[in-house]
Amino acid sequence: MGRAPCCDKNGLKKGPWTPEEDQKLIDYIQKHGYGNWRTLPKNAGLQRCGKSCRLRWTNYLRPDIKRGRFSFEEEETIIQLHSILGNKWSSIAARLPGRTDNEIKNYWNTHIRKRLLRMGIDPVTHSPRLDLLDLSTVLNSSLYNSSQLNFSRLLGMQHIINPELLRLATSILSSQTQNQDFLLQNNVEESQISNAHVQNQMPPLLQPCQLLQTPVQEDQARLMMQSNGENFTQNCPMNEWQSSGLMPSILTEDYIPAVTNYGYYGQSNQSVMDPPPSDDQTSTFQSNSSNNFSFQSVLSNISSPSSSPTPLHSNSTYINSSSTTSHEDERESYCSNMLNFDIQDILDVNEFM
DNA sequence: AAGCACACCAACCGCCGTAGT
DNA sequence: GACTACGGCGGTTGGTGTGCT
Repeated sequence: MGRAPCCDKNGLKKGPWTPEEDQKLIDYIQKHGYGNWRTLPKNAGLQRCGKSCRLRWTNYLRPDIKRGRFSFEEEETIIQLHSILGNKWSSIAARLPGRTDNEIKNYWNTHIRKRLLRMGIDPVTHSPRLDLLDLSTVLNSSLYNSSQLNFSRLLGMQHIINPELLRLATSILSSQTQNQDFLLQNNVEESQISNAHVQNQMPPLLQPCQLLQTPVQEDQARLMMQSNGENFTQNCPMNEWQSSGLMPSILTEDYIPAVTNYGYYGQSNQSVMDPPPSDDQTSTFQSNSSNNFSFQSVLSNISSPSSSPTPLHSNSTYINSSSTTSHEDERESYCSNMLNFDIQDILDVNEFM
């Protein structure tokens, strides 16, 4: 049974806030703090409902809000967290200091989601969109509709499916299941994460890539690298990367699999729920040179090189127009180039079949 | 210059969970 | 247990800005 909207009564004001209203709200909260949103507007002399006041404060007026465009690192964090948490915007926001759930939600819907779609990645599952393949009809039942792996079914199809494609499919299947397993675990332990976040500022977060770093995943990545090396180098703007100093480590000759690993995600050799290191590594970006590799990690390296420059925004100004566009294009360029070899390979294999 | 389409984002809406009675 | 009040969350909307034709 729903309740009547709180703004319906007494002709309370709706719509955009005026600077005067903002000031009233700020002044009141600075003096009395925020607590009872129901009575706050009346006490503050505002013709608004408490809900509207709370929203205005939490999404706009709060002093610790970081405004401006999202950095590479923030975007990467959002994508990785979304792959784990789904549309739990408040949970994601809790791990991005200074960002509100509303802001992240908007950014996801207007930027990231569209880009993932353009790249052929399902923004919900974070997997390559297998619906682009004929194979999808085979996989869908086990990928999305079954709680249990159906490897045998796949293996039974070896005679009709290209073995490499089959390998790729089972790899994705494997990572899907592991993500599901994690989600179950995460539901149980979500509150622990939140508590830790409150206590430690930086939460003992999980490394989503870690979840995918199975031998199968390594095989998958290696498979892609091997079978697409030629195509890959053709599609990638090597010169751009080299000249800009942003060339991902995977493209270097002496490639050592490296995962961009935010300190607060935890170390690769930790269990997923291990507490963060006690030193300040928890708040610094760092590379992990351990022998981990995953598809998402590759994307991470591409879209957000660990040596990426300082975010282009300041705290209080919003830089758009040309700078925004070039920044955006830059990101997409790296991502889509990386995806070129991947998706194209799938399509090529499919065509071959 | 005008009209249109699209992008962006602040704000709203409706539902849910929880605490209090 | 039923009901209510409240805070919070996620989805959606509508106003504004921007770019293109």
